[in-house]
Amino acid sequence: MTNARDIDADPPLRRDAERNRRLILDAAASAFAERGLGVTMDEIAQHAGVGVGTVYRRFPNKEDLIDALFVDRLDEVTQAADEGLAHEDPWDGLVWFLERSLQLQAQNQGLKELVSGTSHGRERVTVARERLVQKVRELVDHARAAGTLREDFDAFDTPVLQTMLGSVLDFSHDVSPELWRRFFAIVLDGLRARRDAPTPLPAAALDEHQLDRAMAAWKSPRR
Amino acid sequence: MTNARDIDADPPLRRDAERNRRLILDAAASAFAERGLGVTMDEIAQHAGVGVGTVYRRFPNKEDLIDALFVDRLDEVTQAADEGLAHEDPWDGLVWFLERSLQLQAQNQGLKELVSGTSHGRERVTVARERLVQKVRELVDHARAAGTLREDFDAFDTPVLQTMLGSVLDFSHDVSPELWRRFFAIVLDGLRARRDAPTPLPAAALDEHQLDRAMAAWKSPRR
DNA sequence: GCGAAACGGAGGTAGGTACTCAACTTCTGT
DNA sequence: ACAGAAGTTGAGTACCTACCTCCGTTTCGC
Repeated sequence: MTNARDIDADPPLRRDAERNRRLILDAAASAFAERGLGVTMDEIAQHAGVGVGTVYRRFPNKEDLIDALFVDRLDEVTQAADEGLAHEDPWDGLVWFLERSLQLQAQNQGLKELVSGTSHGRERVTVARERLVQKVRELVDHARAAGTLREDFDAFDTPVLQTMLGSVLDFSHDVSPELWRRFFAIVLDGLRARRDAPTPLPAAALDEHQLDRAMAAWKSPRR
Repeated sequence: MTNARDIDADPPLRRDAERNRRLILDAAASAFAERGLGVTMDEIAQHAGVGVGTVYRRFPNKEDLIDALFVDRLDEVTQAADEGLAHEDPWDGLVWFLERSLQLQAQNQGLKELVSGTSHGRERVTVARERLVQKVRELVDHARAAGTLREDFDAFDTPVLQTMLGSVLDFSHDVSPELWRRFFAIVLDGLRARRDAPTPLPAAALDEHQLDRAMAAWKSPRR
């Protein structure tokens, strides 16, 4: 007799199909990471070395593919929040989280787009995002209660902060991938309740050539 | 005898044409200001109450229209830099400029897109932008030399700073148009060489509802 | 009242992308 | 060995968006 689980479970994939599924997942992961959620399904198929039709056989649409790929990535960010929450000093915990989160987003353009509100992704991604937001609020509230974070900073300011630093990621990614650390350090100095002298900046400023390149590549959003 | 100027000068427009030219300029100015350079020529024509053909009769293409409209706006920003340069205290001058520049960009979405590097606009706009960049460098160098601006801040960091704060403008414009002032204040605290306690934040944080709306509307750039 | 200038706006053109489908290929259990 | 189910393919479809053109019609100025 077959039980409920056997009925629900899809039959195993044929060997070639399983291999292609992996190729697609790998290609999609690296394409989304490098160039964001805007990559076309055709590009993903080409990278995977299969036809577009094959991609659509496995993943009915693009959102489903994103969903399958990014739940784990978002969980990594949530885990960073948990690690931050576990720190003894709440300020250190907040900084730990912000830095790790930004670093993950710097490594993964698609994750960045997902974290900062773009409506991409399906239910599982949305749920993961909400869990994250909750934890980040705790993190901020603790740091403020401890008195290291300036008092007038609000938990609802954090997504704006992330968007703001995320734009530095976009701006300079191709030209100086670590530049965000400079501005993160500046912002942190601005977030501390008290401070005597600035914390040294961790990355080099852009030079003229890099700046030109970044500005030329920068496209503003909106409709 | 007709001199060189008469030969170069276009014959005056017919009365109706002149009237429409103004209608188009006005409609384009407010559309670009409110919704950015992405507005379509058809929208502009409709706002002006004329046909698209009429717009194209006066302005051969969209770039020319942008050019005609934005040279003056960019000069306003440059003027703010000059005013900043005229301040007695170089730090106050820098803050004056940044605040005024951001404020102008907050009022004019199109200006914001033009200032932060998008390749829109033709030669006259490009020239105006370069003049501006030069002045901003002076401003930064003075403030650093005076010792109020942190030493490790570089003149080439300024466009990144503007992009960063510009993203706050994009993020919250529809929901809380003054929010940028909060983050501007935070960043300024991070830019000061020394400081005891945080400067009070000038705008309210977003509430949950506003944040949801902003996140939903936020689209990331890239291809 | 005539000719030149200006107008309007439907449609041409170009570019881009998610997704489909019918003909073909590969796998697997017997 | 082979049947037929499962899988593959990629040109094609459907759809969108936005700049710009064209030409029949209207308005202006002399």
